[in-house]
Amino acid sequence: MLSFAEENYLKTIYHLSEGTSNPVSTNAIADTLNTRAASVTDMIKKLSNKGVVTYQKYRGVRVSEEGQKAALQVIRKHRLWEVFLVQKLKFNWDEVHDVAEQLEHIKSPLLIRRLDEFLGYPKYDPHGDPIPDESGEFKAKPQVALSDCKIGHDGVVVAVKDASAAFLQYVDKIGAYIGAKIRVIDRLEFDGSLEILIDNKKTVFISKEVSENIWIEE
Amino acid sequence: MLSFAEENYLKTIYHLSEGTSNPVSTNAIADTLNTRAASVTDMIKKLSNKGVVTYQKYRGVRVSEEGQKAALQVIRKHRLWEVFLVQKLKFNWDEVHDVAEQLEHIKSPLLIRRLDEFLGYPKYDPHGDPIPDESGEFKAKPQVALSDCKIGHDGVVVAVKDASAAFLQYVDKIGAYIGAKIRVIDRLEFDGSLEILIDNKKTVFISKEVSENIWIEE
DNA sequence: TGTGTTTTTTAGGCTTGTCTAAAACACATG
DNA sequence: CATGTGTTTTAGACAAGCCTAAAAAACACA
Ligand SMILES: [Mn+2]
Ligand SMILES: [Mn+2]
Ligand SMILES: [Mn+2]
Ligand SMILES: [Mn+2]
Repeated sequence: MLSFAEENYLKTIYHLSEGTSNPVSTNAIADTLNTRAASVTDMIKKLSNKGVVTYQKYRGVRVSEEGQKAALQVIRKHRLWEVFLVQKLKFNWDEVHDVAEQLEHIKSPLLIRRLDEFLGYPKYDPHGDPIPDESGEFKAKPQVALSDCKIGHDGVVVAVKDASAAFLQYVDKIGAYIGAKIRVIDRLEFDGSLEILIDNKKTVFISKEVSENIWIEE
Repeated sequence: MLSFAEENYLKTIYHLSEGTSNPVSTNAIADTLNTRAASVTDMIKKLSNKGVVTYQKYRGVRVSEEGQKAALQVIRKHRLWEVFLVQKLKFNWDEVHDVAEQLEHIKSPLLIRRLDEFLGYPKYDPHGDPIPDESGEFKAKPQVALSDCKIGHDGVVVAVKDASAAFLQYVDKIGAYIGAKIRVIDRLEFDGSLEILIDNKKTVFISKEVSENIWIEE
């Protein structure tokens, strides 16, 4: 059984591993969790002893098969609770993440199975991220970041990749909700910022950073 | 802000104070929480420093005004989650307590307000216990334990006072649900056990201990 | 009121999860 | 390939929450 802290570290390592085959660095974990490198090293040793990560001194850390399973169950819980909060309790999508960070650690297999059923077995959370099933399977929608789109390319928003309230409120404000249609009008080579057309209605300028966090269908 | 452990101690002290004006003893707390007296003394000092209990060495502990407020909010959360689990997620009443013990520590005023709304502002939890409102107000149904009823007395079950799965399953089995009509047929002076008639249908013999935990309207 | 028993507190220790400071290591660069 | 810089680990410390064993206080009752 993993503690809250262990689950948080494992989930972070899993997320930092996504999309690369490289091991995750101590500093990257410390930055994400707002802890110090020394604390991370301590925790990595514990996780390694429990068999959920593999680790070579100075060489970074990887999630093991078993660790991946555990991480995906925490992610499953996080995202199911987010769906619950938005769909049943009328939370805005920028209000759910911090509460889900707490709820994801509740230990009760029955609870999460019944919650899933109650919600109608949702496949995606309010931010477009896929929800793993009980055995850890999930399928992300094919997607590409606006920052990687050519000028003229268009598509429908399927996911946003930053969970901060500030970012989500901004996305709300410009109207780039999930389901909104976006066309890339122009890119400023100077700073990578974009001019985009939203729902064929209004034109907005967004920074490179914002464009890296809004993803449209591929 | 109280930690999980602090909330659990405070809630326990509050419950042990109910119905008496005496201070709560160190041993009583240790027994309830399955910890040792020494651990209780340590924690009482912390709670006392935070102002949620008043404490005199060797004289026991009392919940302060502020502590009572905090305890009632934890109890409110516990009972609202129990209602959610039974009404929305189809848990049996004997399955909810342990999960609610975890959920009661989630910190989010918005969550609990919305949950209350979602559930239709319930006044009682699945075991008949009253749910405090946001300001800590609640009203228990006038009630009396079967063990305190005279022979011939009857009434409707309004609460059960033991949260253990074993007890609740037994209550299920004999059919003494909340709402069931009970008549006290006879009492065996030897061991205080009772013969009761349930819903005018069947007669059951229950131990004194059971009769102390089933309460009917007064 | 003295004495034995029970309750409570103190003393000291352990684990988890965190920190700072210092040492060890890896790696880019010249 | 030596060296300097940044990264990672180690060493040592601390708070929270628990424990056991021993001391102190309260209580019961002869
Ligand atoms: Mn989230
Ligand atoms: Mn999400
Ligand atoms: Mn309960
Ligand atoms: Mn209850």
